[in-house]
This record gives sequence, structure tokens and C-alpha cells, in this order.
Amino acid sequence: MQRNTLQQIIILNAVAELHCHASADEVYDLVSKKYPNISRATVYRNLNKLAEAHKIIKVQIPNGADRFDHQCFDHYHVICTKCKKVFDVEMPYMKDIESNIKDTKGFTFTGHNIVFNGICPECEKLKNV
Amino acid sequence: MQRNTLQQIIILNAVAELHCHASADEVYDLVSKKYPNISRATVYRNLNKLAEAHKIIKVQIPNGADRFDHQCFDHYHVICTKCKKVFDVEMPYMKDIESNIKDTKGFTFTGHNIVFNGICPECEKLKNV
DNA sequence: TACTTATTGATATTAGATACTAATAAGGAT
DNA sequence: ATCCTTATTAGTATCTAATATCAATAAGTA
Repeated sequence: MQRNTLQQIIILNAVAELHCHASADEVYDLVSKKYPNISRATVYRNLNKLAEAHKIIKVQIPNGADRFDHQCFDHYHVICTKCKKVFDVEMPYMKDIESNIKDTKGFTFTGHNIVFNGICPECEKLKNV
Repeated sequence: MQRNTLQQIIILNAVAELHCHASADEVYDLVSKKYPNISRATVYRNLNKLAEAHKIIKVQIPNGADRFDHQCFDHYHVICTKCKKVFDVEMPYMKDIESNIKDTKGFTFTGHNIVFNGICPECEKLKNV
């Protein structure tokens, strides 16, 4: 049986508060201000639980910490290769992208993930300093 | 100055021999059969060096070890969510996919990465046993 | 052949995440 | 309201993938 815990509520609120695709550690840092005894493991556990329950989205970043996003619909992301921050990309979700695959070789496709690489305006500015 | 080492040649050959997107550890296992004293660090170092030199491709997998691919052109991948093996996807590379982005918000886009999720035929078969 | 220094082997360290376990507390039953 | 069951937590240990460190080695020029 699923139980509602104070920790879970606090963690969900923290993800909502941190707009910019927070990592588990960033969530932990924010949460532990209000709830100093919370365990890092609890944060990780609840983030995954919330993602499974589709209350948040888990964005898995190649070679980086998972990010957690409060925007709960399918969409793509861009990671700034300088500062490693993750942002949403405003682009239609390609539901039927799998139809472009020539030979599925017996695979059952269940989804896809696009992560763009780029330089965010902040880092672009710093380059010119 | 770049130096040609026996280790680098052996590692490049091993990646070619392991068709199926080997992880650094899988490369290490194969290589250490022929060259028992090779260091794991040397394998990691050379795989990255070969990828930088575009002699192999480094496929960064969300929540998984990097894979190294001997096929040296831009293409997409599918990861089997059961066995975690990575395969090439036969699908045209979308060079201008960034043009679908509505609002770049000042970002400079430099590339993209698509990883499909799926179940490979092997794992599909096992499901029915 | 000698010299310079890139590279190696071996190990330590790091980051991100999960596993483990006794203690706690959510929420149904009494 | 109180008891009971057990999901969840806090705290810590452990794991994996990868990189850092550094003395020893060897590639390739002089």
C-alpha cells in the first residue's frame, strides 16, 4: 500500500520550485534547508517514485546526473555543453518518429528521447568577455 | 606530440571486433585476453582519444555506461531496456531537425542525439518462455 | 645511442546512484 | 483513541563508471 509522506510532498514542491531541471542533489540542497534531517537517499527514492507516478519527468542526461522536471508532458530538452544546465525545447513531439525506421530488425520500439546540444545565452555572453 | 602505441591499435581493433556497441569494460575484457597487463585506465583513455580523433563513435547512454561504435558516421541508436545492449537504428539522420524548434531562446544549437527505447528480439523471445 | 616527454600501469579518488537495516510513522483495524 | 502491520525513512555502506595521480616505461626525434 502506498503511503503519503511529508517528505514526498516537500520533494515534489521543491522540484516545482526549481524550474530549471534540477538534479537530485540540487533538490536535496533545497529540501534540506526546510527539512534538515532529510536523507539524500530519501530524495533519490522519492524523485524516482514521483517520476514513476508521472507527477514529474525524469530526464536522463548522457554523462550527467538525472534531471527532474515539473512539466509533465512529453517534450525534448537541450543541454548547455558549457554549464550543463538543461532547458525545455519548444518543438512538436514526434509521436510517430519510429515510422522512419527502415528495418526494425524485430525490435519493439517503446519510446524515444532527444537531447539537443547547445550553448545557452548566458554562456554565449561569457565567451565574449 | 601524438604517439602511436601498441595499446591504441589493440583497442581500436577490439572495438571493431565487438560489433555490438561495446562498453569500455567489454573492450577491456577482450583486450586483456591478448594483452593481460593492460590497464583499465588505458582502455578508457584510448577509447576517448579514438573518439576525439573520429576513428570510433562514443555513444553516451542515459543512465548507462558509454558505448563505443566502430561505425563512424552520424546515426541513431536503440537501447534494449531489458538487456541494455545498444544497436544501430536504420533511419535517415535528420541534419536540420533544429529547424523545427519554435523559439531558440538565444541558444546556439550544435547537435542532437536520439536514443530509442525498445525490446530486442532476444529479450522478446525470452518473455514468452 | 641518448634524450625528451607522451603514455602506461596501478591505484586512489570522484560522482551519481542504489542497497541495507534498524527505527519511525502512515493509516487501517479494533 | 489505541494497537498493529508494514511502507518509508535516516544514516551509512556499497556499487559502477569514469577520471586523477604519479612513478615507471617507451615512442620517436635529435
